[in-house]
Amino acid sequence: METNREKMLEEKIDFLRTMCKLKGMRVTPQRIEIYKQVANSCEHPDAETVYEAVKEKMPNVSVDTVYRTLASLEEMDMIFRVDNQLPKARFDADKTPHHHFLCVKCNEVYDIFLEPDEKIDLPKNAERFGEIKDINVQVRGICNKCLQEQINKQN
Amino acid sequence: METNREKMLEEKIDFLRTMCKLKGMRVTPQRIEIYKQVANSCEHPDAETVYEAVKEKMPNVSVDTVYRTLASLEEMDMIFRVDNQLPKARFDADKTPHHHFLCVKCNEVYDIFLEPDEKIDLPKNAERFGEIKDINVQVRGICNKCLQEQINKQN
DNA sequence: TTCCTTAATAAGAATTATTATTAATAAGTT
DNA sequence: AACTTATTAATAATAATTCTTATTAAGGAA
Repeated sequence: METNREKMLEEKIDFLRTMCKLKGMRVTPQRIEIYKQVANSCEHPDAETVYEAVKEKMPNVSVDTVYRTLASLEEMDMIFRVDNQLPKARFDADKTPHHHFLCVKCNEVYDIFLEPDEKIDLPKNAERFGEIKDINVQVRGICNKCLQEQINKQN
Repeated sequence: METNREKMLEEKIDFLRTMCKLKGMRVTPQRIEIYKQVANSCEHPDAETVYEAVKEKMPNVSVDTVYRTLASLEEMDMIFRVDNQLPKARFDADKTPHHHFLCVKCNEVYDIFLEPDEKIDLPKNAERFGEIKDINVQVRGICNKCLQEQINKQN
């Protein structure tokens, strides 16, 4: 079981290898492992979370390597940062277009995928400001989990 | 001249006074000055910028006061943080609904105001995740200023 | 007005998140 | 197998923010 997911992950890593070669970057086990952690998580992990996870497999990986590698993966468009209002950067390897629900209570980030027919249109004035790379809708609110906790507290 | 803008600022500060009283918070000169700086700027200043500006008028204001006050102003919905991908929080006092163009080169934040008739609709699935407070469209790209600089460099 | 309570402040230390420095290591090429 | 140099680990440094504590001053009560 989970073979499908594992296969997809392997494909992604193959793509990373290709991209690295293309850009003259070396394929190091650290780079692969760090990418794996982001690609295999749905939780938009921050650098420290990635570091802790990688350390399980590579006990003497350094924090710096994680930060540096996350930055290089971002530069090669393999991962990107999720906009948020916190001091911690959070990363996402899912390149399929989607948006985010940010919980203002627990800071959890949820993926919002669009329906097949759906399309969010740009603000008309957006183009005035320069060359657009991408558009991201951030929906902020209180997530169901936190709403439930609020209710529980009241009793 | 500028009387109109000054008048509007005074109105905003009156509203701040009212809100403070309502919430049992004291109206201190620091709080007013810090709010003034954010409310009177179009540049989505970060905490340090606010600190430097306030220091002009109140030379021994502390950094901590600025951070603490910005947080309390945010909590009372007088200002809010602009989502971004940088370690620095940036603040905005403009409560009229608008979106942001973030330059990936210079990190400048531009306001995108909607046309009178325009309306950005929520992703259909957004409501599944919880109670929505607000929606913000982040358009990322390279701003005109940076595009121009790129062109200049090529010559 | 003066006194009193306590929220808010200044100063500076402490934390947290991230980045830089440097010597050693190891990809990938020759 | 040797070589070049990007990448790494270790650790120091920096940047952004938050905490601690003693002091001050808002705003209500006397």
